[in-house]
Amino acid sequence: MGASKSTITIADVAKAAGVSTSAVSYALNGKKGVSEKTRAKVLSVAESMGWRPNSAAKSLSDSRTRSIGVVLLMHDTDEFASGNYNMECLAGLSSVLESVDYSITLRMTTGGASAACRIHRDWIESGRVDAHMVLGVEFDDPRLDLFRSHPNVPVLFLAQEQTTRGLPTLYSTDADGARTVVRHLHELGHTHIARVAGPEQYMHTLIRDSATMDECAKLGMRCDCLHGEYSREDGARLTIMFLGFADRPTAIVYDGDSQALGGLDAVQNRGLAVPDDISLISWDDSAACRSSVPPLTALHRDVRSIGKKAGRLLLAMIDGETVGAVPEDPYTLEVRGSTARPAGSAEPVGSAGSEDSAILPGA
Amino acid sequence: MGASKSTITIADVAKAAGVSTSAVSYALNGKKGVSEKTRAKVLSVAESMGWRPNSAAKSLSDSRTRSIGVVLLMHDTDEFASGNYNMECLAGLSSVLESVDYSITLRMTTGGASAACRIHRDWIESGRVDAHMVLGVEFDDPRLDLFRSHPNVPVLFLAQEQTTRGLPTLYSTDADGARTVVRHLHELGHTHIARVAGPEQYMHTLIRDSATMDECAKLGMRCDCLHGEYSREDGARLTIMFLGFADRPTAIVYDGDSQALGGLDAVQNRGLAVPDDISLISWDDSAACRSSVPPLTALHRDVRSIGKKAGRLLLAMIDGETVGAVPEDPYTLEVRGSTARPAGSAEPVGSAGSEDSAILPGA
DNA sequence: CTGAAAGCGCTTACAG
DNA sequence: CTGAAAGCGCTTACAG
Repeated sequence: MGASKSTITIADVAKAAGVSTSAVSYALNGKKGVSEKTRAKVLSVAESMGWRPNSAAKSLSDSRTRSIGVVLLMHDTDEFASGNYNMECLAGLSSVLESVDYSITLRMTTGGASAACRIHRDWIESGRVDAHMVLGVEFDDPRLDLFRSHPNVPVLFLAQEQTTRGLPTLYSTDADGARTVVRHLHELGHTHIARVAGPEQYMHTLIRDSATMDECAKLGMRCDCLHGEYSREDGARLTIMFLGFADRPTAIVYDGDSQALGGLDAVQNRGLAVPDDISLISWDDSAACRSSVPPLTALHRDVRSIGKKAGRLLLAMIDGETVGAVPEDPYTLEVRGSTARPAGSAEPVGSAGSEDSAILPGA
Repeated sequence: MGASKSTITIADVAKAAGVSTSAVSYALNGKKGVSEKTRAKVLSVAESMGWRPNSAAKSLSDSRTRSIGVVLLMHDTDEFASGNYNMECLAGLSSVLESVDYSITLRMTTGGASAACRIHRDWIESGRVDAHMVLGVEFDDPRLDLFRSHPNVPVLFLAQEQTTRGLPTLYSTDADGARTVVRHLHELGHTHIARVAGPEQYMHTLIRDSATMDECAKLGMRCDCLHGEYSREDGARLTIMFLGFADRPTAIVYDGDSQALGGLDAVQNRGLAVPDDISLISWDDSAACRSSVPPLTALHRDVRSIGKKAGRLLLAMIDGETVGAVPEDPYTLEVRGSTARPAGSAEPVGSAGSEDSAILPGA
């Protein structure tokens, strides 16, 4: 027979153990105030009765829900791009929360930032969660104002620090990533590269744009840049435009793996060889980048570990610590078979070769 | 100045409105027991004070957490396959819960079914959630026993009914799907087909296997079957084996889109044309199936709507209704450019052509 | 229709 | 060290 009768409370345990409920509470929570003998007695009785703390009661009395709230924005367009990112990020977060018995309170919406904002506001006002994590921040996002006006509510943004100024933020090091890519191509001897960028409505697109331009300028390189959606189609389309230039770039950098895969197809369908005729690099790494022919050199970041870091920061904030702007772990460049010296070039400038799959630290 | 001072309670509202807390409670919850005048007064006062119900207190007193628990199994192998499925499913679930102010309590684990089982048990014992949703059930899954021994706990399995016998289950109609595929090929005139199946450790693989065999037998068709992982590599590898057969099948059905894409590559790399030399069908539809050349005929199901249906069933169970085994919406066959009459065959048997992208109801 | 009161299950000062 | 008691914020019989 199981313990499925009715819920057993601390009072039941107290009665069975012949002590007061406060003694039971102290014993169960490992607090001082009970003798070791009593504590042992209580623990064994509670154990044998199958007692388990009622989460609602606990939340009410210590005003901790043991959950952190996250609302995901669903764009019905992208089938995996952000889906995978969110999934991995949640997995990392969950793994950290697990150890302290916290859960994720999840909500998904197709209503964009304003719908998400409404949910967060609701959670704040009802004390539904102990902390909030917000992703997918947009320009003029109402969630920024919401949390600015509730400075005591623990929240962590996963966004560019430029957009969340002043709010606790775990930011990606996109500028450093862009420079890493440019330097890699520079060391291989490229002097004219192109960038197939993501939509201009994202802050990170702008940041990558300007860091790329800046680094190229420093190194005396030319860089052309076109923007498009994160799709194979746009990757191919923009690649074809670049290939049509009278003065053709010798390397193309893509902001997303779908774009890069589309670009690879386009290049090869035109009878050009990668990396002999042209080098390709993908921002965002994925299994598809690894299994393409040739495998794509890609800027890689461990999204799950980002989720973990976010979890640690959130727990710290719940414990009263103050968090400012914290950088994610740097990107790493996974050098694979899609980058090489430009055709007809002299020896590479630096010492980096493209023979082996090596890992360069970002930044 | 906001309402961020200290939390305002029902007692504050009662005092401000000059009534008792019970009157406030009745008024706020739309229950009878207060005059319309009092109700209006209370509502406006509560509104102006910015009162919001405290979720923990509410949970404690009516023993409803307003959340349903789901724990996701993370296999660090598959990057998107199940990731997308889970994401879409959660999105559907979330959209249904939203309207009744329920949230998802989420946990992710890499510890497999047993780790998931521990979490569910914990939730049951602590009253952490009002209902449970379980996915990714395995053979001899401990979660089956857990919920069998807690018949009063609302739970819904998303699994094959064969494995959850007796437990509330939303099951996929894989057998019907398999038959739909076979009939489509039969109508086109195929008499010898092959099946690149998923791993034999999944119940749905076995179900698809046997339904395929059965339907083929009925229609006098021959079917060869090989099993492999859900990967492009295995899709290509098994396809090549089939192509090497002295008596080559004229159509191949893949259990997953990755396999199908890998198979498509393999076929084309060998100089064969799809669908002229061989027809290909993918179980599981995706953007990649739509953008391949030619686009793949695929068995499609709307995962988000599955999530919605699951949500509705779960809410019904929370309200005391009994749920048994319920079928998902049937698969639909999206006929695209990868299926056609076998080379050198006469007119198709049935009336189905492969010219246009039509939708056939599954089953 | 309305108010006073007990209860949900746990925590935490406060006196012995 | 230990017990009796109040409190967390809300709901719901129970008497007026």
